[in-house]
Amino acid sequence: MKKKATLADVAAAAGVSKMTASRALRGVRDVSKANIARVRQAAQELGYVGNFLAASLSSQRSDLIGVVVPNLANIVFAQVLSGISEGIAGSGMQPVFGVTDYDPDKEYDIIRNMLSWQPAGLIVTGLDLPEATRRLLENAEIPVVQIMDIDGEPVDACVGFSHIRAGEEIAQALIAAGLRKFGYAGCALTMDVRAAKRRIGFQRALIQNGLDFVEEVEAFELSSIGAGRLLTEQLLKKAPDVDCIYFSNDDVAAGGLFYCLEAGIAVPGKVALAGFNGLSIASGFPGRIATVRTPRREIGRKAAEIICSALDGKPAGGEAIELTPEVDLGLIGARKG
Amino acid sequence: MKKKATLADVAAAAGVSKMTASRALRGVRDVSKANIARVRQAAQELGYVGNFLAASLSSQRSDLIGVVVPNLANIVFAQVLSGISEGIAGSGMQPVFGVTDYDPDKEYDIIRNMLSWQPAGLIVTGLDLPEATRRLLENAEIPVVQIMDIDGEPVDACVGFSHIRAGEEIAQALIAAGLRKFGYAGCALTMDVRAAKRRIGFQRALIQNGLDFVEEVEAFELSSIGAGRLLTEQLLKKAPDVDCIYFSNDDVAAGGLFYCLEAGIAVPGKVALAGFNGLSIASGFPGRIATVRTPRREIGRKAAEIICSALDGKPAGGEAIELTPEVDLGLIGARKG
DNA sequence: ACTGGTATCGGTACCGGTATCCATATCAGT
DNA sequence: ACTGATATGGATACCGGTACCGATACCAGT
Repeated sequence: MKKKATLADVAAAAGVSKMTASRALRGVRDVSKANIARVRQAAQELGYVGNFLAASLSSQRSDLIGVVVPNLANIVFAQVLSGISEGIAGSGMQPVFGVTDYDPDKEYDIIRNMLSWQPAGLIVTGLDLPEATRRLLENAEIPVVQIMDIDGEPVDACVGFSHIRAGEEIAQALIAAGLRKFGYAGCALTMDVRAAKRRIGFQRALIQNGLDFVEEVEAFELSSIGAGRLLTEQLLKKAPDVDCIYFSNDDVAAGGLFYCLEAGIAVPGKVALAGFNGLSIASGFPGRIATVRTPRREIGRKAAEIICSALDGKPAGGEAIELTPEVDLGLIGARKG
Repeated sequence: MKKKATLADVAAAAGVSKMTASRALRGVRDVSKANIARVRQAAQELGYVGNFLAASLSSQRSDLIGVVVPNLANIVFAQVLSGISEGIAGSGMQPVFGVTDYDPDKEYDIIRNMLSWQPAGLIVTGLDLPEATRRLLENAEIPVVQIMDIDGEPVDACVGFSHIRAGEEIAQALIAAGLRKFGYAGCALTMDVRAAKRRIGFQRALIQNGLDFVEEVEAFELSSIGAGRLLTEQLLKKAPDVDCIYFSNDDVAAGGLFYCLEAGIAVPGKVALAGFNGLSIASGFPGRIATVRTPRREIGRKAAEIICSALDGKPAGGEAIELTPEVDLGLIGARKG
């Protein structure tokens, strides 16, 4: 029955004006101790909750930070989110998440939707946005940070690393370790632009060394352990003599490892596996999978910090922050040695 | 410079009143084709985005559904979220996520925060809420669905399954398969109430059969593969003769499996492993881990549907929907014969 | 007693939309 | 030509807060 209590109700109950009640609850200057206590108490008794909508509409600002990621099934993004939480801790900001499922249309809708909440800033995954989406962000007039990638032109600021270079570097390392016959197994490369960039970098390094992929297999579903198993089986059937398989990420690589373990194929003795991301699943068999460890939490934190500092007047102005991932060959180093 | 276009700007540009513009953009009755086109065009040209805050404040309703989960690192909740997305598809609702990290205080804050957005409904993980949090939900006067669990008293409606019974059932099945010497390995049981409930159910079934855990080990960190490895090593050191280990979930169990594989312990030949959730990581080695497959996506979908239908006038009124998880013994059935 | 300063409060005008109700135009039917 | 129904547009009053500025009270200093 009692429809939700409003600030006016609280004020009335405390015997003060709306304004005083508002100030008391927000802890803003110029309210006597006595009134603060009275208002607090009244709010408590009425179960007053406040109305974010009215507050931000009126004050023309909000403490929301919109975060757009492609996918939550991949733990990588969960970790980015956790980094973001860290980065905004204490700033009073509140993150709001949106998931695009790698669908550009959905991405456009979600970003538009988020903008309609008048967020203070936006964190968006990826640099390669459709034109319309890009315009949306450009017109938003709020700080925008694009994360995970730096191979491209950000709308505003960006934090991430070069996937092309990451692919190149692990390829160089694997070649230096003596591997020569490379296969590739990837999932959903048309959707996952960044995985595609890594593949390109990897292949570029191969070619510079007079090599190339001996064989490639691809699945169109999203990456998963199961897909990794199947792809690996396919690849080894087509090209049994590869001595290294590069996977689009660690999930797929883990599937490959599991397949090899059950099939009795020594890893990395007979065939070396390389993935991407340094996921904990790969740590289930320490060192078996070569990987590139990426600073995900760091990226989230940095992105959040950029937004927060941009809000403190400092105009971000197209910062591009490059973090460096770290190649980890695991047991491969010891393979031939 | 041009500060963001408002509806008034669009209306002016289209040569109509604010109301007509509002109606045209929302596709509500009684606007001529000609004006709809004019308004649409004007909105397009001005890059008008709309203001969710003002709209919901004015109309006294919102299309937000708040979703509170404890953790995103555990894929289970990502899948619940994806089920929720399915469930609200086409209803025009929009989910907003909050993560509590299993912290009751944070949970309270997040729920309070969400309520201040005047959401149309709330989906909250778990039945066991602190008193203050519970009151918050009771006073909210919006549909609330608690998910994942049904062992307890919901504030409003709930969708899930009985963790106690899930524990009992897999225990019964394992006993029936001939296992007798059980060990337990779990993570963060004080935080993860539902894992604790499963343990209780499991133990209850053991006792009913004149058995009990031979040995238990626990870690206080959140569940992970790494923790599973260590716990398993510890447990097998303390009690080398267990023939079955029950883990708090599949992540931990997978760690156990990996440990055994590397230590050359046959699974499930020498020791059987049982977890919970039917996670894809366990499917990396099909059948090796006994598990209870839970309908996570289903839970999310159902919860979303309850909220949506509650909003269509149908007062939900304390529905408690029990879904049944499914015991999967994997290779254990074949173990002894 | 008068002035000026400080600490507290309240009144009013919004923020950007939407609900509601009223006004006007158009047209068929008699 | 007049009536009433139907279709369409606009005016006004909010929704629940906050910014801004002015009002009041009280006290010290001269």
